[in-house]
This record gives sequence, structure tokens and C-alpha cells, in this order.
Amino acid sequence: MRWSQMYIPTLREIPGEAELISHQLLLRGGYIRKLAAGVYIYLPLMQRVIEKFSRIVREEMNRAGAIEITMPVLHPAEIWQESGRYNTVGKEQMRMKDRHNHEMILGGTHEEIVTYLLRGELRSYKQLPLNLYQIQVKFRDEIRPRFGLMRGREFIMKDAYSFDADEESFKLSYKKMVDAYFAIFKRAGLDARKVESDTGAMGGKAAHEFMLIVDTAGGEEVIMFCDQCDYAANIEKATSKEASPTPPDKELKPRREVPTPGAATIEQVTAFLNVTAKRLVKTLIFMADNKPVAAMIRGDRELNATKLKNHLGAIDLELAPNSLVEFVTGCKVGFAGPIGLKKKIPFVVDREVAGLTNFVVGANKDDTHIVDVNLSRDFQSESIADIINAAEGELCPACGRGHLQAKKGIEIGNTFMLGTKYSTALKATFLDAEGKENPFIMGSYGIGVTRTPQAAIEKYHDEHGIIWPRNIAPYAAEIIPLNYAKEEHRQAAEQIYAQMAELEIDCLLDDRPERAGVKFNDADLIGIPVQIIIGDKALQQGKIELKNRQTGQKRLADMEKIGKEVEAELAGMY
RNA sequence: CGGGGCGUAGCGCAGUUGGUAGCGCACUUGGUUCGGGACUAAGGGGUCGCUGGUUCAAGUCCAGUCGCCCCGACCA
Repeated sequence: MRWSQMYIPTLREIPGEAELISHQLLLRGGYIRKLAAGVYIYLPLMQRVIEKFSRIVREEMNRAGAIEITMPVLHPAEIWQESGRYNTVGKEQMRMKDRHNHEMILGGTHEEIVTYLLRGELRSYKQLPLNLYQIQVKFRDEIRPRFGLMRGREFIMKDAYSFDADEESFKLSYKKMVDAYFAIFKRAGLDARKVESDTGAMGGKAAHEFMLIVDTAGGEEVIMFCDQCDYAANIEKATSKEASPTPPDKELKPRREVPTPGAATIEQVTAFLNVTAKRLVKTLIFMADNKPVAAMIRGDRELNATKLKNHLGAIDLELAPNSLVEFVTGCKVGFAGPIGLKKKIPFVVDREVAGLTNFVVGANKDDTHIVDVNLSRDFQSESIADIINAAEGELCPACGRGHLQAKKGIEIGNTFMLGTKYSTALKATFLDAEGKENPFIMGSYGIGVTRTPQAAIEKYHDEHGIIWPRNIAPYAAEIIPLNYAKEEHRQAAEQIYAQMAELEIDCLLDDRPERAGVKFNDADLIGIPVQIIIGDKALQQGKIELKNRQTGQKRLADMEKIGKEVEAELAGMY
């Protein structure tokens, strides 16, 4: 393709709307334009990236035995009500009414639809296993769209759904998808890491996320890795063992109230009472589906909202407003505790707190704490669970020897073991060999087709621009005649361009009447892996110049063998 | 949803105590230039987000509204 015939609107200045480097480069490189918050137009270069990545996804999905279909984006609300997710997905769902006042939904995922399809079609175990997938636009009305294609309200996703007759068969189906995912990301030049994750609104038994580890601001997810074994989990899911827990005191001291004027925060209270935060237990009041509930965790810990939510079986969990905290405790905020609450509410105690002795809590009185408190002696709770974030340096829950370390990543794919959640809810069953009716065992598998390329940019870029992995670059090579008006430059460029076409190497020819500097800068910005530079310096020696965008290295090559040279250059790239 | 910020030419921005809108880049045409975002001359392009109000006069002041960006929504 000739640049002059393409539409590649590069920008010299950084658009004010973009914070993330990958977002800035997509805008500056002429890949995307914004239509509304979280809604983007894919320009020609982006379109090509999407096509390249989609092709890899299709090839690997097909290889793994999945079959491509296309389901509607527009769904009747009833099917979502039937599965029960109409309420749990809630505000994230784009909803609208048709002219008959019938409620419709713009799909953000398709478990319901694919299950609807197959409950009417699949009757026998002989038709299983089956895995259907599609590559399609999705809608999610994100609470806060941001970072360009990273968290959009409209985006492209590959979603696959597996149906199996029994657990054993399902395990194989799941493994096939996991293997396919590793193959896909590897071909895209991305070292994806599989980590355990929470199942969220998707439900089901277990799930994994495929993360691209990045050290830029684009890494939204925190992942805990074991430094000894292959344990890896999203912070929402990660558990741990404390490396050196405080041993319980032999003797339970009598509890007593102490005045702590003005000391409401952990720092203030620990300083005032001269105790460590590990001895302090904070009581947080939450609203779980509009009912107040208290959570008790150690003062040095962070509450894990996902774990608490799962433990309570709640759909919605948020911190209670101050007014409610005051109503429940009967005192000002900062002195909540388990003893002497004005209103009786359920308590969830972190399992770590359950092992503590002689600890400090708020007294539910202004400017007062209670010291030497002990669970079961001073208050009761039937609800003990892990509700805190694992912390760096703690022991791995898998091997028990290694220590956890945190890294940041971008989620580029996920796999869910759904079990029979959807097949049961939607009454999708088949007859097994004994003629017995069973619900399908399902899995669902997503890859962010528009997010993954941006994640790749977040990982691979420099101060000049994007550095694409070769297999998802919009073009493999770019021919840069430094002065296209010059006869020798043009002839050489056209000759090479023709060779590339013959070898079927995707190639962009910068035939614009621009100065060399502009072309160099644009080439670096849009990030094509191989630059073929045609200028007087090399031409005088009867050669042309190759520049590797990944290594930055330049070398001279013979014009007649340029096709092979470019192929050789590409072969050495990620 | 809470907090903060911003809406002025395609992009990035300036616009004073209210007095009828400007700069850089980009764009068009001519000339010179041509290996890392050239120089020069002449141009084109704006209902100042929208609505209402105050005023002789509003980009500027007031009210409302819409949109966008950032932070937070894990604090006792």
C-alpha cells in the first residue's frame, strides 16, 4: 500500500485526552480516534492490526477444535432475566427499549445466548463436546471508561463457549483453550502469564486470567507471584500465609476501656497506645445489598472487597456512608468495634484476627478504644473468613516455601470454568448414555481483540513511538524513499515495492513528498518492524539500508535480494 | 456516584479591569530546499460546547445544562 493512498493521520502533538503512553501513541500514530467516552473509531492501520491479530486468534481457535459463529449483539432482556444475570450485571449492561417498548440489551458477553441456542439443538451426549466462538463487538457500560482501548464501553472480543458431558471431558476442553491462548499470545509476540482469578459476575467454579506484565501505568491489575513455584493469582484471589505470625499470648488479659482522644486512624491509635498495627483490629462497616455488615481485619491489612463480597454472597458491596456508621455504632467515625454496638449487625472476622489474642478495637464510644479484647470471650462471630489482600513477602499458599511478590499486569484474556451455572438456570440439558437428563458443563473463554494490541504497545514502545511485534504489525515493512521526487529514489522504491508484492510481504511505501525527517519520525511513530530506507548514502554503493525497529540497528543490503533480507530480519524478531 | 479540572480554528494552547478573537502546528498556492518533524511569501479556516440571564456591549460576569479528562469510590 502507498502512503499517499492510505489514510494515516499522524499527529505531531500529544492529544490532551490521553494519559497512557499506549493511548497517546494510538492517537498520534493515526490508529484510532475517539467518538465518545470509551467509544473509538478504528482507522485503517488499527483495522489492519485487528485483522492480523484476529487471524491468529481464528487459526489457533480452529486448530483447537472451536467453531466460529456469529451471535446477535442485540438481546431480548428476558434471556438475561432467565439466567438471573439481569440483576447481577446491573448497570454495566447497555439497555434500551425498542419501538414496541420491549426491553433490549446490547450484549457484553454471550453465555445466555449460546446456551439458549444449544438448549434447543443439542439433545445427545453424542453431539458433545462442542466449542463455539465468535469475534464480535461487545458493549459494557463501564463505571469509568479510560485508557483508550483498554477499558472501552464498546470493544471487540473473541468469546468462546465450551459444552461438555462430564468433568473429565471438560478438563480437556479447558486445557485445549488454555493451550490455544498461550499459542495465540506467543504468536502475537506477547509473553502472557496465566494467573488464578476471581469468577466475578460470571460465576462458576474457577477462572484464570492471562496477563501481560508491564511496568508502566497501564498495569491496572496487581498479580501475586510465588518466587519458588508457579503459583500466580490476581490480588482479588490471592491468598497467603503470614511468614512470622504473632504467637498467641498464653494468658488472656481482662479487657478494659481506655480513652484515646482524637485518635481515630490506625496511625494515631497505634502511636497513642504504643501498640503495633498488628495488635489493632479495625472494624469496617459495609453495605452489602443495602444491609449493613461489619468486617474486622488487622490494622496493618487491606480489606479485599471481592473476598468479602463472595463470602457474603452479595451482589453489591460498598463502604457504608459516615451517617450509617454513626447510626450503627452510636459514636463518631473512627471508633467502631465489635462490643457495645448500638445496632446489632452481622460480623465477618478475618481468619487472621481469629487467631489474635489481647487485641485493640474501637469501643463504639467517642474517643475510646478497648484493649486486651479476645474473640469468643468478649464477642462472638460465626463468620470467619479470609477477607484481606495477600501481601508481598508472605508465604505462598501453594508450595508453602516461596515468598509472594507483586507485579502489575494487563488482562488480555480469561478462561472461566462455569460448571452448570448457565445450563441449569436456562434448563439446557442433554441425554447421557443411560438416557438420563443432565445439564451441560460449560466453559467460557475471552480474548480482548482491541485491548491486546494496546497492551502490546504499552509493553513495546520507545520515546519515538510504537514497536510492533511482527505478527500483529499493520505492515511487515515500510519503504522510505528519502526524496520521492528524485528519479533514482523513486525507481528503487518502486522496484522494491514490486518485489515485496511478489513475495507477499505486507509493505507500506511512503511515497509522500515529505522531507526525510518527517518520514523517519512517522515511520518510528507507527512502528512498522522493518524500515527499508532509500537514500543517496547507500544508493551510491548500489545498496539500500534496512533498519530494525526492535533493535534500532541499521545495515546495508543488496537491492536484488531485499525480499530475502527483509524476511531474514523479520525472522529474528518477536 | 463523590472530588478536581477542562470545553476558544483539524491538533496544542493564549485571550488582562467586559469593548466585537489570536499564537504555534497542520492545511492551500508560489519559490528555494531535501538523511531525523526546513525556509520564505501569500492565503483559507472560529455560531468561543449549548441555553438563558446581567449589560449600551459577554469568549470574559451569573445561573442552568451537555460533553470530556483525572483522582477516588479498600477510610476508621
